[in-house]
Amino acid sequence: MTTRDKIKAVALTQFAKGGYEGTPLSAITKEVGVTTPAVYAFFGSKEDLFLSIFEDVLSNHYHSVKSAIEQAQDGTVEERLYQILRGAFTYHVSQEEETIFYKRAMMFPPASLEDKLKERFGATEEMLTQEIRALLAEGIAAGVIADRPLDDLLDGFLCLMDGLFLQLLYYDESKFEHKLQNIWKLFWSGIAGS
Amino acid sequence: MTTRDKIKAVALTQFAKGGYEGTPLSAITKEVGVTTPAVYAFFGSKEDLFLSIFEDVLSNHYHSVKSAIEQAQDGTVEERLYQILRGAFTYHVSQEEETIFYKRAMMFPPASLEDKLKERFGATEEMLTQEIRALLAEGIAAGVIADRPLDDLLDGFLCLMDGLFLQLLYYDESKFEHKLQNIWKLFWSGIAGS
Amino acid sequence: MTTRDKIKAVALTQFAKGGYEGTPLSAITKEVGVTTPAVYAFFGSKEDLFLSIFEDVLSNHYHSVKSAIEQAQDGTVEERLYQILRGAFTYHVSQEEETIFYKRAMMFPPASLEDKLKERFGATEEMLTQEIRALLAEGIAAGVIADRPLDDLLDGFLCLMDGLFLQLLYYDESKFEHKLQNIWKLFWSGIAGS
Amino acid sequence: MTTRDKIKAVALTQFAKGGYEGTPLSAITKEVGVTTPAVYAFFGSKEDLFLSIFEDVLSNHYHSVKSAIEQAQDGTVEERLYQILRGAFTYHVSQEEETIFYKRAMMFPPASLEDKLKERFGATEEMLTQEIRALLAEGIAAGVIADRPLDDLLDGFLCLMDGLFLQLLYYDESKFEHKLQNIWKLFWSGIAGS
DNA sequence: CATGAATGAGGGTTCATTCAT
DNA sequence: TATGAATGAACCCTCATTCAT
Repeated sequence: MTTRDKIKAVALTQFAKGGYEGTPLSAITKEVGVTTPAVYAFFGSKEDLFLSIFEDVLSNHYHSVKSAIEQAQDGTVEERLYQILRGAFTYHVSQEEETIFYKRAMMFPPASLEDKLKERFGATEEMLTQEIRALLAEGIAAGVIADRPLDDLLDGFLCLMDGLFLQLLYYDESKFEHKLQNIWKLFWSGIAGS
Repeated sequence: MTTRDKIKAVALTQFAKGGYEGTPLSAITKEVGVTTPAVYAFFGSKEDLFLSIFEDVLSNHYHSVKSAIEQAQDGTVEERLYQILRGAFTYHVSQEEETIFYKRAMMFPPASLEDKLKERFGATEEMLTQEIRALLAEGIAAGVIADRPLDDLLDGFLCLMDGLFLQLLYYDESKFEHKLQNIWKLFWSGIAGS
Repeated sequence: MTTRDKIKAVALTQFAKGGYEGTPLSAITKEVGVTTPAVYAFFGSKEDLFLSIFEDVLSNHYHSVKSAIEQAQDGTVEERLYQILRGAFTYHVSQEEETIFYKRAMMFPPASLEDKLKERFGATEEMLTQEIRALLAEGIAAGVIADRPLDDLLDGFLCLMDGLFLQLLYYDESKFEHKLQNIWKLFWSGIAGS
Repeated sequence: MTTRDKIKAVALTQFAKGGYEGTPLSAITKEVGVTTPAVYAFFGSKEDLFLSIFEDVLSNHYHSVKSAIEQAQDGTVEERLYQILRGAFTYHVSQEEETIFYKRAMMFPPASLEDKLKERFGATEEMLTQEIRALLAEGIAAGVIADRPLDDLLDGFLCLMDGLFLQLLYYDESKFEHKLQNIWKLFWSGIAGS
């Protein structure tokens, strides 16, 4: 593992835990075992380091969601929606720091990077939204989902995902699988067609 | 409004927006129209200022939830649960900065205050949890809520609340009332007894 | 003498000797007997400190030239021109550091301040130029200065001043009075009318 | 052109413009298209690089003055003095950066190199001084220059040169030829014998 | 000959905090 | 109650320099 990668890995962890402003470069480099100016051999600035990690996380997030969607090509609409949810959270659980980094950056971006970040979030979220919307529409057409306005159903699903994410921050992984299943069941009962 | 109160009001806003580490005292005092050391006439330290605000926010949050619960003494279980939800979000919407401060402090507390904060969150959340649990139990007993494990239903409700909160960060107030109603309908469909 | 003034005084000396880039704030504050951040209680930045001194020097320079001109209201044109020259150099010699600071800033301005400085130089130099031009014209009219193009005479005088200044940097004060007289005599011979 | 020469050429320009302290090696190497450590393949240190350029400039300056003197072997004393002046400025104008580098190093040497530089300046300036002194003496003997103390005449001539140099910094080349002629005429009128 | 990685020293600046007033 | 002056610690970043390759 190169120093560059070590810096990124450690920085990811520390930014996730302490936030951008709460994490001095010195804390990162100390853990890597290198002096602070070494960062500047690889990144133009602290902001650049952050953005570089951000791009990775965004990309990973995007691909993990995408692959979860693709792996859920077969099965009923219910199974596929659940696969998406589960896929997202499998990634979240296995890449806990990335997830926290991602959500923190999204919810409370460092002031100086706010614009740049918000812009980039759009695309990824859009993709996920589209896919879910399509699945929900399919469910309605198939009669397995109640015929409500599509946007309402979508809001519900996104609300579910967000809620689950927040709970991820508080509860540990072990209890999570059960929660996921349970909450999904409740939600599906709510949207299922008669 | 006393200087002390002005400082707290401005600090609330700025801490909510920029976080603890991202908000220098100077930014707060500048907006108040006072020099930085003035803070020390009222608060022992930056941490103290933060904690003082935190206590207020916690207390307001607690009371607003409590009063929402109390105002929902009459009516069906469904109505009362919805009132709780609505009460919480009415407060959230009207006190946007307090809400953000609260959630930010909860999700990403400043490292140096983490322990102190987490401890204090417990009680408030506990109270809310108890109340909801009681209502859900009542619903099951009355047969209006499906007879599932109580904790599962509770998890669902809390997930709903968290999800709604996150969406509050992204969407503006105007669209929110509709979302709230809609999502509640989905959720209630999900938990309602046959 | 206030700390602010001490900082300016020491900075003047050090900027004159070492230039802007060659003079760290720490060198200034060390000599003042204060820590480096103290500078920021009085000046917004190193640039601001430099500019503040610059304004003073410019102003002093301007007024010293002006007062030299005013004090040379009586007498022949030759005497008055010489008074201007002498007045300028009396100031230069008595305020050696200011002079060096001034000329250094003019000849080799710090890159980041170049534009701001050049702009400000204009006015002062203009004033001096106008005055000398008027005197030279008067001399021509009176027949004591040869009837050459005014601009040529002016160029000569300015060249004389610049040359004298440069020599000021190399030679010490004691020899300077004699040089001044001598060079003036040569120059006057050159421009005097037949 | 070898890399070594490119580095020197670019460094000359940048040192002239920004001074020693104001010019990081990185700025030089960037313009050359090479990484910073490449400098150390040819020069022991930044100081060495500066001194190496300095030697070249000093040598060029010396030879250009000398050749100007030699080319002015014939003609009247006036013509020969003017040739020296003109030769110096032809060089100055054609090698603007060298000139600025030279004068800057002379007037405001980097603190750490001050002693070394001042020492080396002596010889070159001495040579020029001697030559001019001889010419002036010849002029006096021939009766074309007024019989004043030789040192006074010399001071006048050197003052003229210095003044012209300073004006070179402010005015562009196009106007300069005329200025040179004009100022020389004034000066010659001043020193010419009756 | 030239680079990429890394460093030690230092530079300008910010910030929380203190203290006399 | 509030300020202006001052500080120590820390922060981001730059720079000259070294060294293995």
